[in-house]
Amino acid sequence: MTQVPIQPLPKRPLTLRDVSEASGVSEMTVSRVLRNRGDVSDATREKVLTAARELGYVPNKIAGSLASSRVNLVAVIIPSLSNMVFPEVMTGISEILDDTELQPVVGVTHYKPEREEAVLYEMLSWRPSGVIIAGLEHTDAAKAMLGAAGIPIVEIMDTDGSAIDAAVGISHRRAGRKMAKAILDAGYKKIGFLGTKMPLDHRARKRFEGFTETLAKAGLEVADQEFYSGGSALAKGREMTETILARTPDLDFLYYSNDMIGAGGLLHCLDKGIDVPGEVGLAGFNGIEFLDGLPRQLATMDACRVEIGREAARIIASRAESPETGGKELISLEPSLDFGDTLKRLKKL
Amino acid sequence: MTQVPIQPLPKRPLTLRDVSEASGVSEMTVSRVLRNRGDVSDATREKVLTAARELGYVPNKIAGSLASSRVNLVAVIIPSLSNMVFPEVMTGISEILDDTELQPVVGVTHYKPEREEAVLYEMLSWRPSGVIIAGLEHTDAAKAMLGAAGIPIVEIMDTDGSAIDAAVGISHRRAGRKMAKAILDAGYKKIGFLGTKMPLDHRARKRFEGFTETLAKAGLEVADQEFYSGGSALAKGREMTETILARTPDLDFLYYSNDMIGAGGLLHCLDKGIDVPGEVGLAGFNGIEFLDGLPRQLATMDACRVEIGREAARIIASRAESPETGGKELISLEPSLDFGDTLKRLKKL
DNA sequence: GTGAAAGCGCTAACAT
DNA sequence: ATGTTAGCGCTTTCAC
Repeated sequence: MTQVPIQPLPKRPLTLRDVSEASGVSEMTVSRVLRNRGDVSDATREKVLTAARELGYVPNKIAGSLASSRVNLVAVIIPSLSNMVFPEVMTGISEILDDTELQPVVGVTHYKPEREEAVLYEMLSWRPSGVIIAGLEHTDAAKAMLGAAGIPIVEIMDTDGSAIDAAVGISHRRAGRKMAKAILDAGYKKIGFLGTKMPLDHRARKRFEGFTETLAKAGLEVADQEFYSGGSALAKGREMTETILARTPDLDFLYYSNDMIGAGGLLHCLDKGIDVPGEVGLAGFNGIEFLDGLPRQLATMDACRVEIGREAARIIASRAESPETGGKELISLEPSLDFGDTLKRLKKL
Repeated sequence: MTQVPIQPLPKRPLTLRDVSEASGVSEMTVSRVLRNRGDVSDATREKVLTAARELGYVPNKIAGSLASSRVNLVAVIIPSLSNMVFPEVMTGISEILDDTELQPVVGVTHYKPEREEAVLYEMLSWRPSGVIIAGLEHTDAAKAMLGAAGIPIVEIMDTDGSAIDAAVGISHRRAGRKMAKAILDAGYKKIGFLGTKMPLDHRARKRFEGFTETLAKAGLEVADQEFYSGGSALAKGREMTETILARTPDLDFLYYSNDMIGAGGLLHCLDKGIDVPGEVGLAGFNGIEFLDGLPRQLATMDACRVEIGREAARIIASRAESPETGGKELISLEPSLDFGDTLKRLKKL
């Protein structure tokens, strides 16, 4: 039995005063009722609620926030929505914030530092209760804004570098090293790398650095590489795999910078009747759930996305409750390696 | 040469007054400079800009919006982010809004009417310049709020029903009919349907209704159906396909309510050596780009997602510029059928 | 070209 | 349990 407003299309937006007049209760008490604050008699409460519902009153948070200097918004700044990684981080964030007064507000940077700076400026101008922002690399101006904002800042996804305030993520260098070690342990020797042509994806870069570093310690280097940008990742993965194998036919392992192109590579190999993981081993990065269901399970490394979102939100929420609590948390999660069906488990001795 | 604030961690957030005092210019003029309004001498402008930069001042939009009663936010309310459909709609929206002062703010409902109502209420309380909301089905309270908000409202994705204000989308009933016609024209007779167990996904429901309606006109009905919820869509698509074909082995066509489960079905059929589209034809819905690269191209229907986002944003933007312009736009886009490799083209003649 | 005064719609802090 | 008074940090409006 939802009440429909009696006023059809009010020219002037309704204010507390309108509810006050309609109910014959002071603005202050109306405000109290609407926020469940302080003691209000049941009779008064009823009157107010009824009036508000009949008018179709929606409180004005702009005015409320200005008066109380409290804003229940958490700015979440991420590079992309189409990556599937970030929606998962959002899932973790929402999961935690849903139990609080706080609300996430998303801004997207498209991996561009200048966009990040602009989005951050815009969001900070709404005086949010906290900021969750992807990565540790920001322009000087962005760092300055974050440092001066006077609110909790959590940098997520990455822990290789120094945080402004708190940070939650994995070490992508370590993830790269770990994967390299698993590949070497399995006895692969001639390793190709396939990734995105994105100098500004610092996390992919760090994984690559960790990867080559461990290979170098074993006296190896990446035997060939191939990059792409844009387009359907699955299709690109196929193409790139075909290209790199044509150019360097004796590669025995292909390391992909994400699971989607890895899956494309896997499909290509299966098409061509290549023995995976015997003739060529494959691995990606991210553990994306919807790839379950492919003919084989791609070896991958879980980036702990949902958990990162949860932890970041927890930090913001707890600081919002007790401002002086906890300083400079730094949570580094351990990415787990999934061998799937495309990476041999043979120990090197 | 980005300037870094001189004050390291100000306890009290900076205000216009701080900039005013630091620059020796009145608050009013500082405000003018920061908003590029009115005539200000170059000398004054320089002074102000320098002071603002050195302090690291970020304007307070809460106060600004309250004073000007203008908010450059557009509320975008969608059921899910993990669907890949909605990120694409967002792409279209951002594309248009990037050229304006307007900023999208996303709220997610998880297909729950009560969440939609809550999210809408929350968003309206920020007095946005417009609302873009998925679907035509809302609770009475939500409809009342939308009707009374006094701002442009664009309902997107669906045109089967009546809009509150403006609407942009496709007719899902028509899409279902169109697909059914193509399947019948190709000569398939024993048709199975596979979809989500989601009574609240009205668009999937309408497609199904249109689909069965056209089958009925040809004296046919859906021979078997199978539903799922949760989990990896690709894997679920495989499972469901196996199940339905085991139960009803003589099905000659499988219509999936989305491309992801359709792709799973395709992979299953290829695995089992089923001749597609000879023995069994397959079709999905949505034309999701990243499925390019599968062994075969799944027949599908494009839901015009990016274009829907663009049109919706255009309506909001144009109304924001000239409030009294254009009433009740209703844009119905035509979904295009892609036969791919899994639906025969044979005309029944 | 610049400034002073008066709110925007709420809520904190006191009354009562 | 309810009402009154002052702002919150800006922008609008009107002076100069």
